[in-house]
Amino acid sequence: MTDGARDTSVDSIQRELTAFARRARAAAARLHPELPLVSYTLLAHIVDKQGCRATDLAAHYLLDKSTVSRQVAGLEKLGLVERRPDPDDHRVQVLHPTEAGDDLLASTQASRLAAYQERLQDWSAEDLERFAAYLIRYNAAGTAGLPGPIR
Amino acid sequence: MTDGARDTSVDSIQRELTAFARRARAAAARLHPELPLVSYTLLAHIVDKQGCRATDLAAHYLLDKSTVSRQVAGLEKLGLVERRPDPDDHRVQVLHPTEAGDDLLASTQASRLAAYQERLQDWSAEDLERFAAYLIRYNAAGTAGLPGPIR
DNA sequence: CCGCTTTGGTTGTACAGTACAACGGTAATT
DNA sequence: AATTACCGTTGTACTGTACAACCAAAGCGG
Repeated sequence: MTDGARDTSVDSIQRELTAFARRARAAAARLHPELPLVSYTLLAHIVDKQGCRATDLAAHYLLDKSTVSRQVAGLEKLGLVERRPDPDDHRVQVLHPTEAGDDLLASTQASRLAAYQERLQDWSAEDLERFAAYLIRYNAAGTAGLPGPIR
Repeated sequence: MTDGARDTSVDSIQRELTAFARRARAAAARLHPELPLVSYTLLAHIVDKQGCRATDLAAHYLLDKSTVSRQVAGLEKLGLVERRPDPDDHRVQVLHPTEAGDDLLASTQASRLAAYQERLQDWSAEDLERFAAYLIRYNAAGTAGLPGPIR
């Protein structure tokens, strides 16, 4: 393969990922008006990594800690997560889903998964596996070397 | 491969694409503070499809026409696009990039591409090609069957 | 030709998500 | 003990977005 073909692939990846990002919010909003994309993502992380801290969320999603603070406050107000004081370090809040949070996430994930299943129904299992692996690899590369503040 | 493995792949795809969407804006903002993701996307479309109309943009990106109206107004104020009246249909605005818009997009695309090149430098050409093909295939499936308004 | 419907776009308004800055409280280090 | 580093909250401002109401221009049926 030539270098030009390599450039073409990278360009396509760039374009398609951008297009996806552009549409993701609208699609998520249509799929789950009751739980916005961001809240959904954070809740999923909290359920997955129970006992995580707000700082972890900020680092993982490239969000400012103030944003996380407000988002988590919102989830708490909705009764979906609990913020517990950490007895070992009084600065830290340990985050846990409530039962309602677990339930809501489960149903949300189920319908999201169903939507993806439908969209991907024509794909072979091998293609799905490889596509998943590529995405994981791509995203894993992105957590290192974070640049500084935007402005 | 079992059905369970298939589900796992779909679940990973869902998770990773969501994570990507979550980070895209922040990454774009860091890469190009002067041209936000949305403006960039719309400008790229206008350059690509010269003479397109605001309605086309709204349909393609699942945006409300008011959003497009304001975004395009912003691009015009920045001197990056022109809105020309259509002599055949006086309701329509025909959109064209200015020279400055062309130039800015070119340099923006160049540095975006460079960022992706760096991120993907360890990938083989074959992997890049396949990843690109998967993304194109995935996105192509998504343009059909748009649901109604959010609220 | 004249009202009715459709279509393209703008403006008013409201809200979510986000960032940065400044701060208060706690822990770690020196 | 003093200083530094870290975690989180609050104040403030801005962008992107949606929906609704509106205007103006086309298109259409009588």
